[in-house]
Amino acid sequence: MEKSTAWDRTIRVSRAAEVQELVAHVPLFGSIRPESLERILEQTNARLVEDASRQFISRQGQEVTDVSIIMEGWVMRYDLLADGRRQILEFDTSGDTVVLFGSSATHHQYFVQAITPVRRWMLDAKSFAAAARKEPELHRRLTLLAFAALSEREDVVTDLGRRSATERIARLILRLLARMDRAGSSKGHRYDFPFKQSHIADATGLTAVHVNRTLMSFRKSNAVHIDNGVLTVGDINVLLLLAEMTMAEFRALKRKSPA
Amino acid sequence: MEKSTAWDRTIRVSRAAEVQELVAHVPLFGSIRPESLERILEQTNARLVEDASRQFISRQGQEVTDVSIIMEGWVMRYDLLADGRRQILEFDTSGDTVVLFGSSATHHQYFVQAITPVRRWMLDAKSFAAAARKEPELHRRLTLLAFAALSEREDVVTDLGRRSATERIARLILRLLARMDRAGSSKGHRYDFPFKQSHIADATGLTAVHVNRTLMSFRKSNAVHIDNGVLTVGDINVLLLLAEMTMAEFRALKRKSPA
DNA sequence: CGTGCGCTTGAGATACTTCAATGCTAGTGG
DNA sequence: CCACTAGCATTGAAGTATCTCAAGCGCACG
Repeated sequence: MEKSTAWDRTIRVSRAAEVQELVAHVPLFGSIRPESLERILEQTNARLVEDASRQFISRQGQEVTDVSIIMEGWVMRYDLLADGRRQILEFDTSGDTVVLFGSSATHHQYFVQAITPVRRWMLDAKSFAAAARKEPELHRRLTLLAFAALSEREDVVTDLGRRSATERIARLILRLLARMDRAGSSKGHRYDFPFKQSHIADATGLTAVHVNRTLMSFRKSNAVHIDNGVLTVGDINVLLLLAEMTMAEFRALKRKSPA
Repeated sequence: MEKSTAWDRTIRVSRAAEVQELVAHVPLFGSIRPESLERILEQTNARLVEDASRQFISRQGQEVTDVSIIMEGWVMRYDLLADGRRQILEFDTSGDTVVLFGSSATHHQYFVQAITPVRRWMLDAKSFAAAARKEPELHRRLTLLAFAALSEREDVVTDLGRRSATERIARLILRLLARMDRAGSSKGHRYDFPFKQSHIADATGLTAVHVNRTLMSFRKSNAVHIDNGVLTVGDINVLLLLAEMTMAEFRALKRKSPA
């Protein structure tokens, strides 16, 4: 990892390589010609930044000044109520575009905070919006991403509205597994899992205590084991059963990317 | 209301008036030049249809063949689980575009069903997508709509994940009130409310019985009265209190349209 | 060598559900 | 025009999934 003093030089030297990485791993840029992307990065004053774990990337009420594209690490976006109740709306990692820009909102409605150390691109929001207006392919991608996010969020609405704690947690784990499989970040049925039980609780609308009990039962039934920040699916069929999900639905989940 | 045999003539005769109505009341078309809209209606083989109450507009698993724009009446979109649990994802009415097209999905993932008799435009999905690709202004509108829907759906996630039954129901009522105010369909704090308690239950993730008890308490505290398909807000401040919402937030809700 | 954070477990509380019965109203068939 | 039915709102009583409070434990970190 470069020191921040070295960034300027780094960016100039290896921009071609970085553009390639962006095209390959970032759905938002997946079908854009490298030349166009390079121009977009210029225009939006794109810069690589790093955040420590727990660092805030944006806060509720702040003005929207930039768009972030995660290259490494995990981030969460959440809503915080006056009395401290917290609802995590999504977890994002490599390739994901946070603070999905495009709504007419000029101010952040949610908190975005690093869960692990994070490396990300920051693009200027205003010029990004302008670029999306000029570049149809980018605009098309943005729309696709918005619809994909909408679809995933509706799945979550059903989970929280109509499913039991066991189903909710099992489905969250399977959604993340599908996400990691898709990105090639899982080995077998094992993937990095930097989340605390309180994260799972706040994403599923449960209590950390209840998440703990549920996870203990998952362990006993050999569905899922979480140790040392690594999640291992013991028996996927058991997990699918707990989630009330068929194998076909799980496979559809994997395909359901903004690809 | 015309008989179906008379439609063809009607459409040809009064297309100009209809285009004007669409531009005025449908956010999706709000900033499109009338000529363009007329062309889009031609290309997508736009036709006005009516559905009786309870009629299905689309079913889970069916192929997506068209896009609907509601002109009158109410529609609900919902997810139905294998064991009969139902989660209503949204209610739509005049001006709303259902089956928000644009995702890559070729098949419906949800049920859409009329709650009241409905009058709507049906546009061919494939040619609509093509039109959106050619017409930047339409595309831009579609994106805006997607982000607005995403934002509303995230509000619901927080409601279902972290709020009590009282708050959930109060907030649903306030969201609908804001929606009606925005469209000018409410007189004072009174609006048409064609929903059964079971609809509220399935939208808020509760039981019809519990919705009933909560609504009875709303009535006793003079927050809300529902009679004969009409909802009246008795004291909006009480309702806001029950919803844990400030007046400022409520006003923001009204502005939060894809305008 | 404390101190704090996260995990685990127990015991009791509660918000919401489930089951069940009653009444009201509108529609339907005779 | 009346009896019959079906859907919806309402209410009571009992059950339960999940929460709250509380305590102990292990590990990482300063």
